[in-house]
Amino acid sequence: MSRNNAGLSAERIITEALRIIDGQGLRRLTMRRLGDALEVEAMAIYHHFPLGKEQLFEALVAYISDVSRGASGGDGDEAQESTEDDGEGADDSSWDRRLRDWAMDYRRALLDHAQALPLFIHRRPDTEAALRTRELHYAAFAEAGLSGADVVQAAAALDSYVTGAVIHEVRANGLPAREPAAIDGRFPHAAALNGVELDPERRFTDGLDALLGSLRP
Amino acid sequence: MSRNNAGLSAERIITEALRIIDGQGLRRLTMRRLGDALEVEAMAIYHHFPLGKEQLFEALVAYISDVSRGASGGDGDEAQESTEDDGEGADDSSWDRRLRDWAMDYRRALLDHAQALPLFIHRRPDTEAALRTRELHYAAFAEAGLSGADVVQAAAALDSYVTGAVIHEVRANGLPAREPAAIDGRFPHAAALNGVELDPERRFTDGLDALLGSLRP
DNA sequence: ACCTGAACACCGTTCAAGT
DNA sequence: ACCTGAACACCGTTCAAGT
Repeated sequence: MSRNNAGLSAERIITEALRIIDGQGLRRLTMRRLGDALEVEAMAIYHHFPLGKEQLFEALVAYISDVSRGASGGDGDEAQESTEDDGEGADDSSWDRRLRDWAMDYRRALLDHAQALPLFIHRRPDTEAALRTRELHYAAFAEAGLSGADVVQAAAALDSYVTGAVIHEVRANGLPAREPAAIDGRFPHAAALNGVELDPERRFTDGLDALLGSLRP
Repeated sequence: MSRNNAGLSAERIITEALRIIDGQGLRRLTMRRLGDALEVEAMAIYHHFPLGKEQLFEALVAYISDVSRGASGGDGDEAQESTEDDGEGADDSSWDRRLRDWAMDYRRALLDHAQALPLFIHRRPDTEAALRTRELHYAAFAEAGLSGADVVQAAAALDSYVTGAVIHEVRANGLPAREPAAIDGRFPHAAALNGVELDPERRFTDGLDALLGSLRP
């Protein structure tokens, strides 16, 4: 029995790491546990990620951010296709529909891997897929009538919006509603509105509509 | 020489932890290093934070979020007062000025401790200061003419905006601009706009103005 | 090329003990 | 009440070695 060639690959490592993160949390993703899950010694991972855990983290951010993945290799457990056009490349829908689709897909990807979100703060994917996404954003805003720095600013606003909305949603889910007892007369508005819940999906699309509307020249 | 009563306190632990995070990064904040910096054994920290590192993390999030701190105890190194009104309590400026001041202060606090930002994603302060902030937001939006769920939605949008904008700013600072070589003809818009930088301060206040304008009924 | 095994310098936390 | 010291069960990573 050769104990070598366990069939390890970067993709297999990434998806297994994501499974651990999603199921047990970011802090429980350790090289040793990841090795166990892959039925391999932890040190084998370093052959595919020579720079260690930091390199794995960057790959995870790039993997999650690549919302357009799914045409070819993925044995992933989630459908990542928008509606029904399977073909890659050119999308002939309107600029705001393209941006809306991207925003919805990206939000879903972030929510599906909410435990990985801390990785996103100080890391940004430097891949061709990320560049494709940037091109998609710029082209759409150019088509909307913007130009120059306005395009960059609009793309930044869109990215900021999705990130901020998702984090707000995640933070809200974490903490249970305050018991009314703790909110006394000094906080009348907070007391009156305590427990008011908003439909997060609707909140997101409403805010998205408002943003895209305000960005059009 | 009694080695006891080293003058440890929750506040001293928090500010020292923040100094380590700001100077060396979140991952280098360890109980042992923190103990060293406080000239105490690491285990002494557990007397003030019996639940360990997670409790310390929560305290850090609450500390940074409390933008109104500074009237009494703080020996902090940063001025956290908005303009010149030292008194606590009632603020008679307009509702949008109050919200704008809070947003600018909160953004500054987050940027000053950008290395601590990953802590914010899955934690929200459950303190009286946090409740005061919520009351401030709700009261301002009520004064603006909103009511009921619209107030909660507006507050959520404001919080999301600041978080998203700060994270975008931090992520943009991290990665150096792509070398133009990597951006070939397939990405014409990305190539044309490569290297376009936006003044982050202006971008933030512009977006803030747009948001507050759109939230008014 | 791809993986193992032992080793090093760390971690967070518990627990009994000191003052 | 407040802090120490030793100990336990982990970490990430290096390095030489196996096939």
